[in-house]
Amino acid sequence: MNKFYDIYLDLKCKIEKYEYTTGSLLPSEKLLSEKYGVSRETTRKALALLLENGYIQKKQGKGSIVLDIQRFNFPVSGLTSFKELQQSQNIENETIVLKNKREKIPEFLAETLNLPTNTEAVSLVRLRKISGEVIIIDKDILLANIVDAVPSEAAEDSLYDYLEGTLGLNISYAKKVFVVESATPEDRAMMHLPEDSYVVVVKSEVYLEDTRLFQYTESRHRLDRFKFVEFARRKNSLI
Amino acid sequence: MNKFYDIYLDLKCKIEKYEYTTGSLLPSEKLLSEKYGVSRETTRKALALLLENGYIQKKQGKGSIVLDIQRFNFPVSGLTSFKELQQSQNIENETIVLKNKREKIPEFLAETLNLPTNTEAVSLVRLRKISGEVIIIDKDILLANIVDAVPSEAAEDSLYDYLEGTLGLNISYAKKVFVVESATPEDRAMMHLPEDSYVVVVKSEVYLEDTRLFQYTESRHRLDRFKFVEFARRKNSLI
DNA sequence: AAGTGGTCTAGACCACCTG
DNA sequence: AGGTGGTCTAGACCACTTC
Repeated sequence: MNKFYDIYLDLKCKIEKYEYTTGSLLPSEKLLSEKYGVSRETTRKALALLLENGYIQKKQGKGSIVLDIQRFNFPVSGLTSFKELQQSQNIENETIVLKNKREKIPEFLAETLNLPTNTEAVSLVRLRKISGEVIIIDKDILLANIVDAVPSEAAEDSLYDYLEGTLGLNISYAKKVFVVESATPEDRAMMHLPEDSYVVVVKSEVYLEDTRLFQYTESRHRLDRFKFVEFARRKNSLI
Repeated sequence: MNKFYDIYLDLKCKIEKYEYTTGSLLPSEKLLSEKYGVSRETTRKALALLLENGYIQKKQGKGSIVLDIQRFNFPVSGLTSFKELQQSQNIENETIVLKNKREKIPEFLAETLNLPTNTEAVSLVRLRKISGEVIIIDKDILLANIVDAVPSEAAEDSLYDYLEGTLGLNISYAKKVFVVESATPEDRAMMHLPEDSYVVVVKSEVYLEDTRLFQYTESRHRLDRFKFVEFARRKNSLI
């Protein structure tokens, strides 16, 4: 659809296939523009995407250096779902839906998100298994004014495919907080944890394109299986 | 220096001061361009920064919606240092340098980073105190071919100020991995942890603008004081 | 239909790096 | 000096939203 995006995909693909070798320079912006038959600004938009996603490093006066993909190949950043995450790693996994019902939002949520206490929502609890073991408990609360109900197949398969594909929601951004908390009796039972154990909890508030909050999620992870990888660029300290 | 950056700062400032109220629309790109006396593309670069940092949400055909800053005010993402982090939160803190000496890099590092086993580096160990309690142990390994030595004042104050300011290094990007590990005897002693306890470990490989690896860091955090906040945008699923 | 943001262009000038 | 990326422009056309 977009020229710059197609160029991005083409270059990304070639870098992944090592057609452009690690440490070498991409062709100059001028050359790329001629090759793809676009203006330089369009080429630059494609390069900006490569930069942002850790494929290249640009240097003024020199060029665009190709980075080692191996080293940054699984950024779990962004708003990646469990489904996408597992697919990208080819691991056998299973989801068990423990709860899927409509009810009022819990009080702590009404407070932290400044919502009326009688707000209705779809409340989901799902166990995430990898190789037969429960590693994550996902607790989702989807505001009912946006999501009326979730078919159980969607909850088992991919919630986001349903929300974005079937319902046509434009999920746009989120605030995530990572903390470590004491395991609840439920955590201990479901993940077979001993007394006095802890879980990593990733709490997310998820917003739509029109800035409406529509989902609150707690992803409760077994400590020993938790891993979060991020590619980060140094922000200008003035920002 | 850059027009688009100045415009970004101006708009950011006004949003933070609620001169543009939450939920309202910014002036159109056309209007902003006229107001600042720049082309529309320049205005759009400023807006792209606001978007990326969670200040606005754009909608085609509609405009740029101002988001609630309160809700996203402390993104600890990017490559933020302990110093910057504490300053931004006005917390009394102290750094104790336990070790600052030149030596060969440890073997596990030589393996994972594919470096010769006799690579020389400056090895730092620092305790980070907040309100008198040790909350973080920072272990830094700075490759000696880039950083010859670190003055102890720099280690106590801000390592990054020294590296970027005094040495003029251009720190550019990093790969970070968050995991939870069993506390070592050293962790337990320094942070007064019981037997069988855990710490959150943030492992970073930090690279310069010319793509040279120059630093490996392990930031070992007390579980109960660890918190990581992130503003994340949904990546196009095609990426 | 009018206004908004999204994409793209062709060209300009500047800052930086390398011979 | 010549090539590279960084910034900026003035204008064009398109897609989407709202009236």
